[in-house]
Amino acid sequence: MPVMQEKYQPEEIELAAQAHWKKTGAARAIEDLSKPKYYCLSMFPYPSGKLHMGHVRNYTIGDVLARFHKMQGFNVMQPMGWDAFGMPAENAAIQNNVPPAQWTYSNIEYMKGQLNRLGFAIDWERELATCKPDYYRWEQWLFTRLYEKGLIYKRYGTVNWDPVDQTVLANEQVIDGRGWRSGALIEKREIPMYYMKITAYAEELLADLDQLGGWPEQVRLMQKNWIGKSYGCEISFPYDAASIGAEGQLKVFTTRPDTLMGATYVAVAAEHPLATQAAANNAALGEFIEECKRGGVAEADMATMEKKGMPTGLHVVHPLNGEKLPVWVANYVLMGYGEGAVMAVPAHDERDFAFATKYELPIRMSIASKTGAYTDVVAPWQEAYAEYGVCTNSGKYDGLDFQAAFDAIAADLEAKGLGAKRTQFRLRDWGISRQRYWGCPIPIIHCESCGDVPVPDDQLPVVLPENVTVTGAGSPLAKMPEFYECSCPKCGQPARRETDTMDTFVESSWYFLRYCCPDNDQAMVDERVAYWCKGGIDQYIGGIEHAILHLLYSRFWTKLMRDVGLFGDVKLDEPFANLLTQGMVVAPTFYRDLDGGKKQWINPADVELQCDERGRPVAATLKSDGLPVVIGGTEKMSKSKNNGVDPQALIDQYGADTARLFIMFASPPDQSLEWSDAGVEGAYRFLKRVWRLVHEHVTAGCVTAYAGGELSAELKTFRRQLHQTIGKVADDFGRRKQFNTAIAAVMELLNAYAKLSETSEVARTVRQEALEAVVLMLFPIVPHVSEAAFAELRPGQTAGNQPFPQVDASALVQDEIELMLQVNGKLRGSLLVPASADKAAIEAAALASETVQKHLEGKAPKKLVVVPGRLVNIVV
RNA sequence: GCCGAGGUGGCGGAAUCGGUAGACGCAGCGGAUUCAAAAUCCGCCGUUGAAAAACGUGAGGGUUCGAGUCCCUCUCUCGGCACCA
Repeated sequence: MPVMQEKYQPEEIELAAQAHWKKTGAARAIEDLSKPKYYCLSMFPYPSGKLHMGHVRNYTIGDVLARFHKMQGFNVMQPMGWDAFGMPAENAAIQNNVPPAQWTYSNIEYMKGQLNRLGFAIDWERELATCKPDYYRWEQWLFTRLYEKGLIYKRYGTVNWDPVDQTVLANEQVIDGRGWRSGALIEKREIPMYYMKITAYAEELLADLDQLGGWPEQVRLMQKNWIGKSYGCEISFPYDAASIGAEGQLKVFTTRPDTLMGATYVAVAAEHPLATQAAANNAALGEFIEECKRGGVAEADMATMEKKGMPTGLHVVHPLNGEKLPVWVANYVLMGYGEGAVMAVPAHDERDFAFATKYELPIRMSIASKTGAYTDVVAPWQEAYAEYGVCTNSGKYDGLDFQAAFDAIAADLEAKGLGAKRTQFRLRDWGISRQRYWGCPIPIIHCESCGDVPVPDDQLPVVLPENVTVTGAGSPLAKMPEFYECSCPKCGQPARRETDTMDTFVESSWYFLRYCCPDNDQAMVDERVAYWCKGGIDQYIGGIEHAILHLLYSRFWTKLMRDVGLFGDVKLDEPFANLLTQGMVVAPTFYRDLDGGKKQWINPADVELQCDERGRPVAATLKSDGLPVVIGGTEKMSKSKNNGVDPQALIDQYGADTARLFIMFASPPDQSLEWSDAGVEGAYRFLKRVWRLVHEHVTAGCVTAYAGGELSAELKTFRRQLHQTIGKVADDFGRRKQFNTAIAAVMELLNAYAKLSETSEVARTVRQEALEAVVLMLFPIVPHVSEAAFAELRPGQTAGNQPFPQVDASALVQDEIELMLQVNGKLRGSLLVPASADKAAIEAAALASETVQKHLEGKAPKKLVVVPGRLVNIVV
């Protein structure tokens, strides 16, 4: 047997361990009904080029949980793949003239190498890339099924249009209302798009949140608010024939029908038919409508922009009191939301109040405060105005509270055929059409006589051509006759293939199911899903930024696949049983302003910071030219802001184990983490210390771990700490999923180990027991060094195949415990009592203690609080 | 603007159910070892104070024998807002 290396040499032992795992297929997952399964899923990466620290954090958490559960006897699957379609590939193509496919595949190859260098126990036989036809063909296949079921439909939707590049832009590509490449002012444009009817599942998506007990409460809450179920009324305002010149009704939805008698105007979106009609002979209004159509479509911009409006000169009739109400066009009313029109009650809605004040529209109080918070509605706005109260100035409804008024008004509206109660969702249908090249083609053929025809199964997949030139202007597929020219599957006449591709969220909505059976070329999923996904995927790990969209879409797709019958008899309503939302790894951003409002983002690694005396950055310069750069915000690491930190330098210098240990030790996983490599040395030092202590121990000769027998007080205390630590680490890994504290506990244990003075034979067996436990407890986090160290402690055995250390309950027994002594809640000392002492005995001992006597100053205590095992508080 | 989360020493963080605030680590300081250095080991390390003690968990208020933890108001930072992924 070769002698253990004295020096810790990470690269050598890591490459050896990785080669060994590869040879033995240690990470391969095979369906095995004899063991409980543990499907450990991390969000797959977009292959942007290199890993960044956010990836290292995400995948290390996954690997720790996967390896820990394997040691706990589970049959573990940890797959990995590539979210390979998306915009950055097109941007790279424009910049560097590389086809998106080639760029993507070479990124995948490089990043896969990085993942392997980090030693993750990934079953690569299940690897998938969403840009490959054998993956996306099934997405197309399901699309055609959903289309036939009416769950996908076509309608107009609003997009950001760049009039110079003649292309649709993502919200991210619109900066201050201008296109990021052209600098042109962006306009809203209505184009036909395919939508998935997620609203048809709103009720179930909301209700099933209750069964997601393994999800963070904050994520469930965000999803609940996003779905946004509200109860209200739809109300129709009949057209005033005199001003509009036609019969008709303007429909609105409101959650506050009780305030209806306070409505003083209605507002419609710029795209609303009434607005269009009024603008026909009103140039100023037409101009205003054009102004409303400028700018992007992002909700955040809509919500923060200045609220503007203009009267149309048209009127509608109040459905209950018959008053004529003016119709205004307002930039804050969106055509895509609800009815594209709202009723305005300035007295009891903050936004309407501001608008009415600005344009001197009447404000009519129709709700009286229940608490007397106000008696009249006057400027400035008070929050109490919007509270539920009692109807006033509302004729027959006066005196009714919210619910009574709601019911009465709804009943009256219904009797007149001008309204009804309705449940409304904030959730909107999911627009999945993208006018982009690098995505999954939408499997539809447009035929002049047959209309939109889904591509038949035997013609799937519709393969995306990979050799294209991307220019950034227009959609490349729409310029490729060899792609779009085809014949109608129904009538055989010449037809045109759809050239839009799907939103990349579609691919990421079901990849976790395909991991179970990536090799099946006959079906989207098969019975292996039943094995791995039974009861849900056991652990999903990914960034908190996906709390709403990705996680909601994935839940939705799982339900769609279920309802298409893809799971057979297996009940799978929710894909993810347990969710760990990782906090963002954030880093400062730096940029320089370029012409046309564009920004050049500079990587933090290329920047030199100047700090003030308190260490706060005040200025920054580019290392290469020494000239200043602007300090931006601290944001999540991303390709677009160029603030990602490549872990490669860290791995090269210290090895994978140090990188893994450091990022796990830096903070708890759900907390956001501002990146800094200060402290990496400490992680490295700790691993060297582990190595050295094992080396010292094994060079003195092998022994078997302690199995019983009399121990000195020192060893007894140490063993108690050892087994307390085992309990804590198992709890941290299994229940708490907090790794920094587990590492800290092992560090403390090792500090205690180093202080042990005894050298007897029994002391050596306790040391053996402790080192074995330390190495196995660390194994999930730093598998390479643990593997190597364990092979020295127990020659011929593999750490990865060991069970996790077990707590010896007898080692935890304690004769005496220390209680804190408080007087009036202030810590004054401590008290040693027998572990068996009852409350009365503790009280007596506390009162008798010198410290307490001193603070009592002869007075009798008013109250005694005894918290067993913790403290005694004496109130004087 | 709306929804969600967070703010604790010079820094990352700990305190798991309302019960010793600052575990563990980084940085710093002092010492041992060394011809010297690196590496390693030992000790100190919230603020004020000579000490006793007082103060101290973003700010202000409240509940409690006791609050970093619960409640209210404010403030700053981060994530999301439907075409970044």
